[in-house]
Amino acid sequence: MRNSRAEAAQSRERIVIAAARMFRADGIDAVSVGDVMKKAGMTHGGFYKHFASKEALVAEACGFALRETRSRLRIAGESAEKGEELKAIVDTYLSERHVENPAGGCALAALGGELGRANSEARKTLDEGRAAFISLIAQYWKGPDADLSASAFVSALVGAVINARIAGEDRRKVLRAARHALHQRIEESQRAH
Amino acid sequence: MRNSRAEAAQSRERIVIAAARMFRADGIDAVSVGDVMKKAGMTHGGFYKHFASKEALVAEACGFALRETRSRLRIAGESAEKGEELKAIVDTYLSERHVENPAGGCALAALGGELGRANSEARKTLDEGRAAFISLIAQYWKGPDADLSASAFVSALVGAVINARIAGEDRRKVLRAARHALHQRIEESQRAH
Amino acid sequence: MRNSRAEAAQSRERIVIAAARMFRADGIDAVSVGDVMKKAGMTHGGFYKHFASKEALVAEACGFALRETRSRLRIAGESAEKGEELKAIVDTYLSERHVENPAGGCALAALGGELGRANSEARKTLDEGRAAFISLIAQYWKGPDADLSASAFVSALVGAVINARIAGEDRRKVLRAARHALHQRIEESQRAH
Amino acid sequence: MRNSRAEAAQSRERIVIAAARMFRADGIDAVSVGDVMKKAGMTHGGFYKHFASKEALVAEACGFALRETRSRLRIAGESAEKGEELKAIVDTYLSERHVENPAGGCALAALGGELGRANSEARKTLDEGRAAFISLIAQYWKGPDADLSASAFVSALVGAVINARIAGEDRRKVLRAARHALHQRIEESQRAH
DNA sequence: ACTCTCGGGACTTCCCGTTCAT
DNA sequence: ATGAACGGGAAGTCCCGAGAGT
Repeated sequence: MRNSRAEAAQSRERIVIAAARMFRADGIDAVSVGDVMKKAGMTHGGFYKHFASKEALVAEACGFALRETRSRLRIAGESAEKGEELKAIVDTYLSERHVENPAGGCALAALGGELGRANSEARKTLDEGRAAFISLIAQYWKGPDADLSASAFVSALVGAVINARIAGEDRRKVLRAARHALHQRIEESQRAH
Repeated sequence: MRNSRAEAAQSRERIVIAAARMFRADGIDAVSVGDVMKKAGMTHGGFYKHFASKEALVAEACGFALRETRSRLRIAGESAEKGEELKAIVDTYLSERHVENPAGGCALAALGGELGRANSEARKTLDEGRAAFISLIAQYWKGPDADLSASAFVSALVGAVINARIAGEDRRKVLRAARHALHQRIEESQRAH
Repeated sequence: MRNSRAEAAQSRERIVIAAARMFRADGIDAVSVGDVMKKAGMTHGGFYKHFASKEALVAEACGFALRETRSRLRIAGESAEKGEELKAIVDTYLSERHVENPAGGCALAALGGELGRANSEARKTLDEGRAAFISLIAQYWKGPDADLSASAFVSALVGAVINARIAGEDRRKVLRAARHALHQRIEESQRAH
Repeated sequence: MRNSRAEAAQSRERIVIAAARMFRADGIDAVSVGDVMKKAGMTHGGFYKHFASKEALVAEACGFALRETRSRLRIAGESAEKGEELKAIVDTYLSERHVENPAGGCALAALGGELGRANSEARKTLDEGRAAFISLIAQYWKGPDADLSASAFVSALVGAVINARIAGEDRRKVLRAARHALHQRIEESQRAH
């Protein structure tokens, strides 16, 4: 029943992982501390030994989710052929798989709406993730104002996934449109330099 | 009798208006039926004479909010000088005012995240609003594939507002970047035709 | 989900009945408010609309249990042949069935130990039940000092059931011994008058 | 080394003594391992060096308590004048002192209710105490079926103390009634032989 | 032997959606 | 239309048994 220090650390990690998935899938308010703990294989009584509050967990889960997504996108970029990195990132982000599996997807798209409202710790975490996302894009961008362009790029990516999720059956059309527009922009910028 | 019916209709409208503002400002879960009714100048007991459930109100409030926003954007387009219509719409949508006042802003940006999850009536309403938003843009678009381009355009708009709200202090940078990118796209398309 | 006043009263009664059974079966500390509510077909959230605290429920459940048992014993007495009433009551109380089914049995035997400690409302309720139990016996008792004799009688009954439950396999012997002794006492008192 | 082992044994004994008093006074569930250890002059960390579990302590504490009570009753019997032994035991057991001081009293009366429910080690210990109690009585009993009579006798004793504790203010009446009845039984049995 | 930690679970408070009763 | 009621469910606090770590 009781655990050594190492096992407790594992418990904590299981909680964060479960939370990161569940919050993205169902929203923060719809997921209770008890739900998360159950998925992590515990009861909700011990939660407050690991986190000061639900809010603290939200922040940490967001951080985890953002790192996860960033790492996936970075790999997509690095695995692509030279000159195709950005397109690979776009295609990964704007995939049906991403739209249909928010649990493993980008926290900006899944939780940006609700976290943009309050000035919580989680909002700051999300904002850091956003900045890092922009950096990731900017490093592949040709031309001046890479950061500005990358910022607009990220906005377009996030907005497309959100709109695709709203679109229901038409989600493929939304994704295709966004992919097309972003590919064009990439090509133009590459042509220009 | 006729009077009371008219009054009831007015009550109903007040409820919808209050709900539309509050949901966009604080999110659906954070706003209770009682909160809405209080803001509408009633007590929460009578709510269910007007609506079958909170969900029904959510759907209706979304519809109202979307019509409101669309109308504002349409006016922005119509008031602009010839050839500047799209830019006017973009500048209206991507204004600080919009970002800082979700209560009167676009429901796609405010509620798209949470409503994209469940397949509710409200999600369908939001989707219709999205389609109408695209039409509004497409009607000003030059060139083929107006719908496709407009869809990507809307994604970029919505994503920028959401990201700006996440960004906190940096929201102006986010808006500027998006505005810049979209203006460029508009000009290119106009140049091409 | 919501209920009319009559249904709420039924809910309340279901709670009391479930509690009366569970407390007697497993003890007060071993049964949580949530357990009771689950057995009553509800969740534990609504409990405090019906009772001020768990303690209040304990008192009420005891009262219910005692009335139930008293009524059963009264019927046993009334159904017996003339002059056999007390023996019938004894045999009902000191049956294997009673020992093996504390959930439907006498609250004095099941909860007397733990409730005798604190001066709770439930203890007072139990005490009233004890007094009523004595009256029930006394009304059949021949001779002077009926109340005194009945009090000793009740002590012997309660003690026998408790001891039988402790005895495990030997419970039949304990019951037989107590039955024998009490039958003798009844006969002596009848002979004497 | 030898010293420390002796000290450990003393610690263990202090724990058992404290536990035996506290469990009888407040019930098993209401007394935590920490409470017991504090009363024994230690912190609760070392508990599990002495006992495998709280349950094991309960069993041992019951054994201790029962031996203690038995010894007291045996002395009461042995100190009495010839022919008065049983009455002396009865009067000792059915004293106000006993009723008001469960901490030093009979474990059957104090814990019989809660331990009669589960089939724990402690229940078996209690059962052995019960058998020994019966033997103690039987050895003074005149006439055939001494064991049977003694069993009923013990039931009456235990039941009277439990009822007296329930009775609150009326505890004296309960005790007097039981004493009276048992004295009569003793006299009858003595007259008969 | 002591201190600290972990996980379990209970109680209570609060609030929400929904409906009843007026 | 009001206000109270009912049932659901969450957050948080507290404490317990058990064990780890020093």
